[in-house]
Amino acid sequence: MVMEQVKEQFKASLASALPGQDIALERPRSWEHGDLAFPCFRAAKALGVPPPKLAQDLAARMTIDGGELVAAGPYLNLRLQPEARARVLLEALLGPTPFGSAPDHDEAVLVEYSSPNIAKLFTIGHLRSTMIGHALAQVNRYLGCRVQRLNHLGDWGTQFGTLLAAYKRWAEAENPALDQDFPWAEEIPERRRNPLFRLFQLYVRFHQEEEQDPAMRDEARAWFRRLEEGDSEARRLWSWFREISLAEFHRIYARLGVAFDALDGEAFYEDRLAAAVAKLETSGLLEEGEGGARIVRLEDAGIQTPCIVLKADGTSIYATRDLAAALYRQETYAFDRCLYVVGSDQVLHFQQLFAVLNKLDPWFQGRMVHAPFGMVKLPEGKMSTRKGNVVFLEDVLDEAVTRVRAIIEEKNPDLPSKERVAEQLGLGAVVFFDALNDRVKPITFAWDRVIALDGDTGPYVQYAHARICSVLRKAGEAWAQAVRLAAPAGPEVAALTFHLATVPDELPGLDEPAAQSLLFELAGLPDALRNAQREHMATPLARQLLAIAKTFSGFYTQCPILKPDIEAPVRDARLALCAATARALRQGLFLMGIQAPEEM
RNA sequence: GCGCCCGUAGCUCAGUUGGAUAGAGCAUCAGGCUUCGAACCUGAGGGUCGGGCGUUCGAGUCGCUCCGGGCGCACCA
Repeated sequence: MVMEQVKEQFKASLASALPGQDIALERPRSWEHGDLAFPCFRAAKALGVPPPKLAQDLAARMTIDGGELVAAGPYLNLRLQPEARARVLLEALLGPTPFGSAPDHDEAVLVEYSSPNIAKLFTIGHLRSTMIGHALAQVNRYLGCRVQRLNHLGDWGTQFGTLLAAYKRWAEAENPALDQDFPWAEEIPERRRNPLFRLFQLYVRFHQEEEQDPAMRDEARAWFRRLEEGDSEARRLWSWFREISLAEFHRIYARLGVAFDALDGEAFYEDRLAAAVAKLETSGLLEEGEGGARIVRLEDAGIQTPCIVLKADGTSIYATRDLAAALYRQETYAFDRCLYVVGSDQVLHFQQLFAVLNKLDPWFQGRMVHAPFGMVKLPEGKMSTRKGNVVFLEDVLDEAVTRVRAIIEEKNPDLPSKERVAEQLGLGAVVFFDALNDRVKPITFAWDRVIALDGDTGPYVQYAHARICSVLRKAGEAWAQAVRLAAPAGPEVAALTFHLATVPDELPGLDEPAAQSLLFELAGLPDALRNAQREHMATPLARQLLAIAKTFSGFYTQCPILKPDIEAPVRDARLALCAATARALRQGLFLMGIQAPEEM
């Protein structure tokens, strides 16, 4: 990438001017300072001169092709000439190599995300793991990693005891096929009248009644035990409940454009549990805990609560399955990094899990990463599937789409394929909102914020993209083609393939501050991608896309492109900048799992 | 009680390995479409970055401490 070459040249030049000094460059806050900055504080201190003096000396002594070096107080800024800056960036953005991507470097990354529990409906909370994980998988791929997307389905565990017990109690006699509403069903919307919702109702009812009758808990436990011991009736029902759930999950994943390379849920590891436990036993890590459970003590790792590997009744627990899964993945994928995109309420669990693995095999040290995210709360308090006070994901998506539909009718009633665009914008709003803020911060759900359509939102970025497409269409087929895809895109690819576009030989008309600041924001995209990878969240990417879209809007209002008095070379240079911006926005949104329509 | 996370404008939040005058959006107020899409743009007001001490040439960012909030703390996931 050409911008990298400029950076390397600057770095090398500084290194020879300041032998032995650590050369750390940074990206200035504002484009007016320049493209790259060298803060002189540290080197100046080492050399015993005031930082501003050093900056001036360096500015006088060094030269960089196509740019000037300016001392601004304690900073030495590299500022490219406006035309050189435009050329460097436009060639990188319109060239064949995806902008800001990295060549394959053979690093194997596993991302475990979404991982819904069978027999539960997707709530707004599930969107977090699903879309953060999707974006992480996409960004890591874009940056050259070999990524495996893992969905650790919650298809095993005591909850199945609950489900089996509830089914036997209330459904088997009255509604064995779960094909009609239960007598106790309240008025529910048509599209929720499916078997999965009825399973969900059974689950909720069991937990409600269990509070009055604690003996029911033993009933559920007994059923899980039967399941784990291979009881044929328990197995048959389990498998059926799982199918019902998966059918619904796949429908939602298709809507969100999310896919996985493996759906090995907890049940998949069932026949590996014994081996995992045996391995712990041989390593001498297992001890007898209070009440007869088999545990691993972790005080020496700074964790006071031991990890329970087998419950007192001998059955497995989620830690057992996570241990078996980690060992399986070690063998199967030989990964460099394994990211768990799981809620922050499980930090202790992952600390324990990683600590046990490190004791078992130092190979795991540093490879296991929990990327926790803040839980979604309601204004009234915590969401609880068991208690039934939840916001369902599809209700949010549908409401967002409905709101978009109304705005389309108001502002652009002649738009072709309205329904498809409404879907893309509605989902864009919800998904972008989720990525906008720091992963670890809890979110208090508020309709107005989640499905907002103006301000710092997905549709704002999508609008900038659509406006550019509109200009390019008017500029002619060749330009319109420059932002269209030459190959189909889907959840299986990370880098979009655009039709060929060429940068004009001359680039006048990009000297205005509005154009230069847009170029500067575009130049920030590679850093944003690397930050997203390093911090395991899409937030830096979302923020940078917003900055690009915002700066583009300024450019658009201040720099006419197709007006009659605009000369051809100026027009073409500006069109090239438009095309470059549209590509950056479309690619960036795509990595986040958001589509960018050409019209809206 | 112990552990982890968080505290930045009225509200919701950004703030890159510690670096230039702490930035957005919403809300409020004042402007801008016979001209490339106004789902937009320009401007204004609004801050002792929870309090204090410390490390540093330099702290919203690192350390200690206090206050306030969230989550977790042995057989749920």
